[in-house]
Amino acid sequence: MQDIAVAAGVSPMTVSNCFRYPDRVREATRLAVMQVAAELGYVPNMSAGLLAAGSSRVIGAVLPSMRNSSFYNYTCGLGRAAAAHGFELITMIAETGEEELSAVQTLLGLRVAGIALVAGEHEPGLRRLLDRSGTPVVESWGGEGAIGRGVGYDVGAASRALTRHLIAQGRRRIGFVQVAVGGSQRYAMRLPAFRQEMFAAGLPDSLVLTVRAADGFGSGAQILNEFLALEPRLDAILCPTDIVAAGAVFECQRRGLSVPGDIAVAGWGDYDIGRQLTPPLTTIAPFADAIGREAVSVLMGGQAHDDGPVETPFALEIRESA
Amino acid sequence: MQDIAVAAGVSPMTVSNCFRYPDRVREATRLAVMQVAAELGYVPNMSAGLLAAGSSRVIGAVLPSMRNSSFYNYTCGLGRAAAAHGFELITMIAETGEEELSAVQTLLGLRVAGIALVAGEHEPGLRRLLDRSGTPVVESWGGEGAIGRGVGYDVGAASRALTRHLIAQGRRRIGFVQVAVGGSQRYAMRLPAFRQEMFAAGLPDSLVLTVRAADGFGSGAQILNEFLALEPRLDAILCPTDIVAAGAVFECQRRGLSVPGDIAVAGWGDYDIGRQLTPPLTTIAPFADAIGREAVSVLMGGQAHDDGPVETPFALEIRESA
DNA sequence: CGCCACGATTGTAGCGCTACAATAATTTGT
DNA sequence: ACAAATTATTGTAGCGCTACAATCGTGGCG
Repeated sequence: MQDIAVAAGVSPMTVSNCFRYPDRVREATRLAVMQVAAELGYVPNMSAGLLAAGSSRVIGAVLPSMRNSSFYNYTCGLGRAAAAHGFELITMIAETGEEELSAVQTLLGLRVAGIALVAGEHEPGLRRLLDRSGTPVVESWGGEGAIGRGVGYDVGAASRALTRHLIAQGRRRIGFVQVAVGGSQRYAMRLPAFRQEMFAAGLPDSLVLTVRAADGFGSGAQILNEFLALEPRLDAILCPTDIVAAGAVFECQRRGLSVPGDIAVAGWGDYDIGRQLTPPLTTIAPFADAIGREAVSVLMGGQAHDDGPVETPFALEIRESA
Repeated sequence: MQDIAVAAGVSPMTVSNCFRYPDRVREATRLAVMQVAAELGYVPNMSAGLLAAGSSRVIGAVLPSMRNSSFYNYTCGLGRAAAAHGFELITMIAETGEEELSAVQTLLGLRVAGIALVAGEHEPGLRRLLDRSGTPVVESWGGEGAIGRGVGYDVGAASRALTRHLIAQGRRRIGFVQVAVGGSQRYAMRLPAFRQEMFAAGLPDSLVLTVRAADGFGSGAQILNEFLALEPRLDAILCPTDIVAAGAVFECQRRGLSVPGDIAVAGWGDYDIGRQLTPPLTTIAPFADAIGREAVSVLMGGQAHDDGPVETPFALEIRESA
């Protein structure tokens, strides 16, 4: 910075101001400084700046996986909203609770301005670490009891809407697929909501199977076969993700079963593949970009977690498969 | 840090050593310090550390997209290799050249120990910025003329192998799909390699179409229809990604065309969907995790870019579709 | 023409940590 | 048991930048 100051004939402080508070510097001076900086390939040392100022303009997001595209829209929402506030977004991939803890430690070490977590099974100690740090935190897809503030849509309502839709289509023997591990506490609401609607319609609500992984088409094939063994007259299944649903559709095709003729297949999450499949998947569209946007707005607002989770919208996307 | 030092009854320097060079501190002392640090929820301020030490233990990766899973293995390879060296990986998503430049600036501002780029169309000035900074850089999927050091597999050889395979299967009218924008300079080698093999076999090499996007199934459907209009006797197509290939397969099914009976469809990239499709896709498996690993090793090694790009292996994955 | 108000610019004093050399505490060898 | 060798620990002096208050310039107005 010193070099730039000398080369531009101003004080180091003016150079600093040019980068941090362009408004405080006269147009001509600023242009001259920026010109010199560009020529010398100068990039301000954020660490030093942060150390001096005590706050950075970076927010960090920890993502559980890149295995599928479900976090694409979320990340875009985060990124765009951050940019709108003049912040940069850095992301870290953490597939296990341990990795997540370590990622959060790195982010905390970087003294980012805020951290966006995704709901799931967190390491014990993560909450305390974050609370102690005083860094603003949101938990996307999180509900009550989220670390920091929760932001997400009403999974129970979505599950009810989807179940009601299947029932309205005349489906009677509906299989429900659960995911065994990970995922938000909030997703636990899917099953009770399903049961509630089935019960209300006087239908059997015990066709429930649990799948290990929600990504990878294999689960869908496996689940379909298990269901059919359990209840040959099965006429609909409700999958935890579009990926699993797609796997189930493929397996139906392999077995010569028509979708939705013989079996209705509903997905969850509005993945790209669900749109492109034949038939296109009926699914729940979570508007993940809205979650990202809201998450940033919570982080910026520095609101305490007093008002409960922020609700974002969702949509029941009715297509051909169910 | 001061607080920890006082609470643990040692000097601040010992606390620092506990975190940076655990070996330099006696086991008992270290444990005591860590205990106190954990209780107080202390996380070292990386910025300050970096400022003082001049080097961080974080490497940054800029990814062009999360739209599909093609960078999942790459990121895993990067992450694991970084962890093996005691480094953390942070990633930034940049979908345009501008965003990439800005991401690199942030990373440079963070003074990361190394930057991993993905080959593609870079903003002018990016190279100069990185050269000036002195930060180690690799360009994954990059070849000759990469920014920093290139790491990737031999795309030309892969294209030749795939083309030869199709020819050996008795295919004669093979359509080749190019991607219009983005992508590595290196991918430009796919077409000449295809032409070379077709020419050598005395086959027509002019069935070439260009597609705008390599992600999204829509492209595949569109391309298939265009090819069929151009050459009704088409018996094979060579797609730029498994996604496009999957789209083409779906379109074949819609049209009642058998794959591979009527038309062989080859993908590229060994995506999850290619494995799960009926029929499974013949494709090029790039071992992206190896690219990630090599990238980190180049970054750590601090090798100059004198020896040309680092070659990683690839495999011709022969499955049912072609 | 002098004085004031206001915006632009500039010193000063750290931010929290680590490299390095110096010092203290141990262990080892005889 | 004592010197020598080894290992543990500790001051000192910044790293590059920014908050803040103090200064400097410049035009407006009486």
